[in-house]
Amino acid sequence: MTNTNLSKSEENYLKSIFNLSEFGNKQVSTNSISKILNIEPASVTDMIKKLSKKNLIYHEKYKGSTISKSGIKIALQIIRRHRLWEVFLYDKLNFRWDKIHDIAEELEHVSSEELIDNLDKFLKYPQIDPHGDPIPNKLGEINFVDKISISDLNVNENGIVSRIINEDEEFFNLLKKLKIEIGTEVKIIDKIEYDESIEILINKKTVIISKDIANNIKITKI
Amino acid sequence: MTNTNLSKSEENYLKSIFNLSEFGNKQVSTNSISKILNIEPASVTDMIKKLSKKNLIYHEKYKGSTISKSGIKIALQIIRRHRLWEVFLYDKLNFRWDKIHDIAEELEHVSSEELIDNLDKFLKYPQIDPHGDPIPNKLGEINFVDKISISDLNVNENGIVSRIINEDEEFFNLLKKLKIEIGTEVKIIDKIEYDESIEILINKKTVIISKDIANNIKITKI
DNA sequence: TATATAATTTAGGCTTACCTAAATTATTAA
DNA sequence: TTAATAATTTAGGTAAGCCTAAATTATATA
Repeated sequence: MTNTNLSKSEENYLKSIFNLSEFGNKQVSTNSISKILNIEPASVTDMIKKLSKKNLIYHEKYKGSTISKSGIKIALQIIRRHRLWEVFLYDKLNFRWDKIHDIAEELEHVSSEELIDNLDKFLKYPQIDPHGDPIPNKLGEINFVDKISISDLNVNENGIVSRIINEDEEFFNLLKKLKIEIGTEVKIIDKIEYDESIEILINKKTVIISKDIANNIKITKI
Repeated sequence: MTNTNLSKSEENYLKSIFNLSEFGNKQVSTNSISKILNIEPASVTDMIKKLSKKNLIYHEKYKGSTISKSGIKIALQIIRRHRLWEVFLYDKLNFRWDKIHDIAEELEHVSSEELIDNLDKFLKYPQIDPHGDPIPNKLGEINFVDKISISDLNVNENGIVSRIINEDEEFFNLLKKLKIEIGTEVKIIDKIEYDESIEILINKKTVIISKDIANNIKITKI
């Protein structure tokens, strides 16, 4: 049974557990859930029991939790809702890239399958959200994306910006200044050994970005 | 203080009290709220105390509740959200007229002023929702509409359908069959004394509708 | 390997928003 | 005007989802 009648809380836990599990492959610690959701570990344990009883996760006492098949299915639907709303907010309502997450966080819990399917159609079945993250389809199928950071490229190699991890306003402003967005082509000019910062070519201009910045920009190698 | 940080429940109570109050002019009984929200009177009393403490309503023990100025202000914002979402669902997502209410009921509680303002702009500042109900603007200003039913017209008078009260699927199907929608012109041909049903002319065709049907169709006299 | 520390769970409490049953007040009808 | 009835409130209870403090288990370090 893939019963979707979950509370907002249950949905948020499930989504976090899924995200922490690396597509269901890793056991997730109680503490990591606690940190992500900003909820005390003791409360997390309560919810873990609840989700276990519903067979959405499996729990081994004092060890950790694994998300189940049906848990993954539901998590992917919640992620689908979230990302479709993000596309709507960005493309149609002209929200700034760094503003859409929080609102989508609310909208994703409005659980009408028809609503999401119609929204999907209205948006012309987008494949990625404004951050470059892939959107699961109605069946939960999702295009996996490369997890290569700019820093994984070697000197003289090229890539296209495909995903931006950090969603903060400051990072948004930085990227704007650097004229980096999804689809931008970058070339590695030099890797600076001293602090692992990287010199890259964007739009015919050369800039040096820190290791941290580079790690927040995922690319597709070309 | 017009503090909008209300829970979903508080918002629903406030909206219902406002709707029952006839724009803040009437005292609202605990029982009527109970019936509209399908919540036991004792629970309604609890919430009345809560909303009173927040000065959103005034309550006289055993007498009833009156909505305050700030209560009205918030209620109008909730109604604004609801009706804008209805326009979106109907115009953009192609939902049927009788399907939009329940979904908008959920969406209306996503409380981001920026979201609603951007949605308003995206929809080109609509004045009415798909049922013909007026949409309050950002300031809570609202175009009052005539409360004239078809049955209030006299024989040979004309009107334009401006609002449809009943939102049920059956009523939707009936109107579709009769080819009545917002904007349709109607003329009263005859009023049948026996059961107060009414003979009307729509699109050059004559039909007889019951008193109940007539009361669910509001019109603007022309 | 033993012990200190970190992670996790248990126990007991709180608030919100509901409930039922009983008590109180208002209204209606005789 | 009073008694019956209806409306409302009070009292006490519940589940969800959180909390803190204390207990338990796992892990890391000496």
